[in-house]
Amino acid sequence: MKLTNKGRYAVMAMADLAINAKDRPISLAEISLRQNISLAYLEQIFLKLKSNKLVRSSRGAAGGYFLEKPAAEIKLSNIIHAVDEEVKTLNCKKNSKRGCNNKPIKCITHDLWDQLDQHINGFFEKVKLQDLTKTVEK
Amino acid sequence: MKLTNKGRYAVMAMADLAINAKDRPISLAEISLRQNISLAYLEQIFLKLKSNKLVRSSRGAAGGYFLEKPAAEIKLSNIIHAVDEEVKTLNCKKNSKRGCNNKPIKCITHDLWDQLDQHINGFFEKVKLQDLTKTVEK
DNA sequence: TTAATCCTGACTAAAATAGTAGGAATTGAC
DNA sequence: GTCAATTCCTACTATTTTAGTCAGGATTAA
Repeated sequence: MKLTNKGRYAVMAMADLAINAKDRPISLAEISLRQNISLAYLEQIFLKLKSNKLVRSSRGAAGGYFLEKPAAEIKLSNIIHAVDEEVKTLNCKKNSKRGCNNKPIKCITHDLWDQLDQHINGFFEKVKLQDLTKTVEK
Repeated sequence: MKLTNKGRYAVMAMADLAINAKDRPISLAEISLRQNISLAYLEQIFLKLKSNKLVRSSRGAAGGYFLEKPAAEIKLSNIIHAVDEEVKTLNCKKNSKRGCNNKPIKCITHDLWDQLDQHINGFFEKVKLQDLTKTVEK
């Protein structure tokens, strides 16, 4: 399963934007300070957030980032997906034939892990970025 | 988050036991064949399952393993916990003071990740080993 | 013009995962 | 009583992933 610091940092940074980027772009340096994440690492993360159209950038001096959409419209799953590529626990060796582990039938836990995936993804589908800003308002 | 092949293998092996270890102990060699997991790796896994009192062993020739308790009484969380130690996504750097990342307050996503942990653990709490054997009866 | 900032790819250290290897202890089967 | 099957146990190792760092280029507001 992929659910690491990078994904968590991405959510933190996006929440930071949601709270602070009201009328001016927020620089990564600011976020780095506030959230205690290295600047260079943030740059990597925002590259992916941008290519997934979750943030909009303004280059040059006094530049920074905005959210591309209202916080109410951004699902956490969008963010996680953008930086971690997938939230999948299932790790059966896939073959040409349907089935796992070179066997013609699905392994015992195949469906279980599928369900878990849905369970976790469902969680991130339900929560919006805005939900995070409510309790931690600036 | 810790939710890897080892945990999945453990669940698979336990399900295999639940299905097959009715009146005789099942050797790891058998499970290895059926579930396509290396014998040496299974040994490692069963060491932990045993010390967590999830299986009972019978040594010597024609030996093997039984479930320690009825499949209906074994929660998947017990199994995962036994081999993976924890199902926790939360990765805030903890300090003496409550709070994350050397800050006096909790990081924005702290509660969120806590909730996710509960969400996932809840899933494994609900499902019993027996539930797995129903659809995949021998 | 220059300083701040984003943009990009390549590199790296540390940790975790997914095993392997080798042998010792036990005991049922013959 | 021997032997073969099996559990038990510890240590080692290759691979992959994570969590960054680094170096430099491109853009633009002040």
